[in-house]
Amino acid sequence: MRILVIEDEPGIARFLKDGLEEEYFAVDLAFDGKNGLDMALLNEYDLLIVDWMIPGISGIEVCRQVRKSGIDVPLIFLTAKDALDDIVFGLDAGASDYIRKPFAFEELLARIRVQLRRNNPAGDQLTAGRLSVNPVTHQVLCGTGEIMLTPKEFSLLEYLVRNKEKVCTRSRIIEHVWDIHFDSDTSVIDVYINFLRKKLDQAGCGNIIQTIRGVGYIIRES
Amino acid sequence: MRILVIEDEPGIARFLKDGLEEEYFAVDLAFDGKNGLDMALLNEYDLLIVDWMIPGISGIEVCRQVRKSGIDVPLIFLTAKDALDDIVFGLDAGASDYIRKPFAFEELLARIRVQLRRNNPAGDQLTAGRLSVNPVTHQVLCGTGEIMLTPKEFSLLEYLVRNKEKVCTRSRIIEHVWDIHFDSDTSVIDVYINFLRKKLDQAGCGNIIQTIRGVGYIIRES
DNA sequence: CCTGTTCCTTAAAGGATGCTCAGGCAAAGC
DNA sequence: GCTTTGCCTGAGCATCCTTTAAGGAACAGG
Repeated sequence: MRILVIEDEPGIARFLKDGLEEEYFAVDLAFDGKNGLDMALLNEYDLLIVDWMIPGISGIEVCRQVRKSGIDVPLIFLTAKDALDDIVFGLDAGASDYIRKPFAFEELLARIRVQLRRNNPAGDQLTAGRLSVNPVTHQVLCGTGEIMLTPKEFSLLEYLVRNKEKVCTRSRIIEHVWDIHFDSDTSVIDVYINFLRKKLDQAGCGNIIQTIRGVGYIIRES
Repeated sequence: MRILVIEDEPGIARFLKDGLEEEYFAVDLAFDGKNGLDMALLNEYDLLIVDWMIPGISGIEVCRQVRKSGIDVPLIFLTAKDALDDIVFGLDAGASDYIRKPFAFEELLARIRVQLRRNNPAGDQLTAGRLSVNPVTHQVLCGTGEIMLTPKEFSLLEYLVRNKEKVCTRSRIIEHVWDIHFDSDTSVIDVYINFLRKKLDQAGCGNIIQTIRGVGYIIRES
């Protein structure tokens, strides 16, 4: 899962990046509105976190531009305490949620999870067939048996399960899981798909990941 | 276990901090409502102790704001003798318990323990497999054999056992056990995990603490 | 049937992370 | 003051994770 944080205070930016990466998110930082907007339009994020008070283009303007471009990504904005007007304007401008500074990191995480499961009514627990993936505890179950995965393996599986029934192209996978934005001729994806298939097979969840030749991969329920 | 004390009288604040630290809690102090609220929202505490009469934002307001932010931390408030109204309003505002000044330190401790075991129906005794940890007497048993731990070792084990079956990230451990809030590249955690594992091994409780590479540690029942 | 492309599989190098040990420092107890 | 005890740091080492590279298999088009 890939998140863009637009925040000018280096301390908070760092804090967010470190904390989120510990939760296995791929995090990009932008330090002003112009850069942030460019990045949000150019790349495909799963979530935006935008500070309302940033130099250059304001947070609210970033939000409007993003929506105007038809991008329906969840957007959480950070606002100063008691800035009631901000909140109203913000939600009006198309933000999905807001959080007041200072905030508890746990609360932010909770709100992020709410947004990310917008298209996934089952709650935090992601499932696909017998497979069950928990992004909070980073546990993966096949039926009742636990499957041990490394961080990268987990990120990849999580992304595929979150987008189950949809084709995940190679370039999207490399962007969302590896946070690589330029074209590269690496074969990491193949290798990790192979790792995953092996471990899933061994646990009795074989043949869940299907190859779409020339495009990418897909996980289907059945 | 990490506690925030919001108390403006330096004498009482000092008294609380020293006494609680003697009991192996990690204690932060705030001397007015505004600071206290910020700290409570920004960090993740296991318990709040709030004086009702503090400069700036009142204790009751702190309580309300904390609850409004969706933080479900136990909150004990300190009130003057016979302030019956305070008590009613306080519990209404979301406080978990109260204690009248002046109070016996032992009583406060007892109430703290009640709150901390809220999510732990078995009472004070924390367990994980053959392991049993008593936060009151600071005794650790493996089966029937006692394990001698230093204060830091104990705090770490207590935190892990309290959160058994959950992944404890490095940053949460360093916050709750060491009370360090900024990122640091120390390896204290590794060292103390090592100490614990050695002692637990020797007592016959080996392999209880599992490493989650890149994230932290976890204690599991089995 | 041949050929080029795409994907799978494996092995091995390099890097990152965690473990272990020795030692210094500070506080507490004698 | 001296010893003991507990706390923390830093470096070397071991282990695991990640990535690259290369050969072979499967596939699609001519």
